Amino acid sequence: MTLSTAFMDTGHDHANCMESALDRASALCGERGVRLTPLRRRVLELVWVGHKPLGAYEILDTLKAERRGAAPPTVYRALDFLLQHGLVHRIESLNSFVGCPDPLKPHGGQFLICRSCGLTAELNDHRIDQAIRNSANQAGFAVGRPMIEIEGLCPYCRDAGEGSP
Amino acid sequence: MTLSTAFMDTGHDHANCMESALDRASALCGERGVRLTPLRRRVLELVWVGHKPLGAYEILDTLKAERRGAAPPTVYRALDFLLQHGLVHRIESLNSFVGCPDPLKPHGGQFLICRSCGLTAELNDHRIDQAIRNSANQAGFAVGRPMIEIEGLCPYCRDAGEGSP
DNA sequence: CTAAAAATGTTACAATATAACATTATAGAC
DNA sequence: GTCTATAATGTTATATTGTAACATTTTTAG
Repeated sequence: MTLSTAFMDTGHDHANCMESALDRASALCGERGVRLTPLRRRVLELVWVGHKPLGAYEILDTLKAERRGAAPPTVYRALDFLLQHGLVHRIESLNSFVGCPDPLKPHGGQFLICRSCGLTAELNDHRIDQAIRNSANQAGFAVGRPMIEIEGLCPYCRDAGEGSP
Repeated sequence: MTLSTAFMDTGHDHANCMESALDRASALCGERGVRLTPLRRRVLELVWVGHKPLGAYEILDTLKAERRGAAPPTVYRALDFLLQHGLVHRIESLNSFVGCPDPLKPHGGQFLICRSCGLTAELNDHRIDQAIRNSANQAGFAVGRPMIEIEGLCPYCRDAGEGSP
């Protein structure tokens, strides 16, 4: 089977991946007339350090080493801003945050989350969305924001036999 | 449009609904040789008081009035048991718990959650599940437990114009 | 330059969840 | 029935996650 681009190749150029995410964020904020301040940019950078969701207090630990007086509101306010502008997603099942590779169109997230290594990929499959809307409509429900978090094994851990050793 | 059975009719016989849920739970525990103790049964009952997710500390508040020395572990342990046996689901986006109407076959939940009144319905639409598995397979991901929580408006609140007054 | 607004700093605390160990209740062996 | 191992619950303390409220600083707009 051919892998889609959902999961990053293990050896992908992450420096470039991260830089382009920050550039997109910068452009988006410019267009919207909102400010990607150094703090917000730094928090976004930290979230993009890996393709793995990061907890607010993990981010805080790093910030504390860099800024005097970083405290929970410091990071939660930055995250609120980034969430509002679709630059990060919150992973509800992990109380964690992950960078959004495509912040332009607002969307509830479809996430594949590896239970072994934490690697997380964001899908945006219209067929899933459509299946959900069909089913919700049948129930008379007006869909707002669908959230999909699928726990399982990423291609690398699956092939390594993780999860059933 | 005809409503499916996903959302309870406003006037449904909830006493019966709840009683049958408890009976199913009792039978299931009997078959599995595990004990639905008075405490566990009571917690399940509380979760079934409505078709709305309930927080652990809301349950605890009620328990405290009934048992001397009820504490967080009291309710979390009961909930762990109920979760393990599929008798309740955890709603990740609300840090809350809701009774499962069909505990026999294990399944990740598909939930429609009303942002206005909290009413929650559990779907189990094979087409949604299939769409997810197709997409995940394409990404080389081994699906474990899919979790779907869809925020929106239930039929009653939607018709009442809630959410856009 | 100055006033208003936005962002951040700071302190305190709320809400959710778990660890660790003591005690009580239950089931099964005998 | 009694004893013992196991399961369940009680109890205390604490960890983790997230917010409220107000002070200060920075930025923008006039």
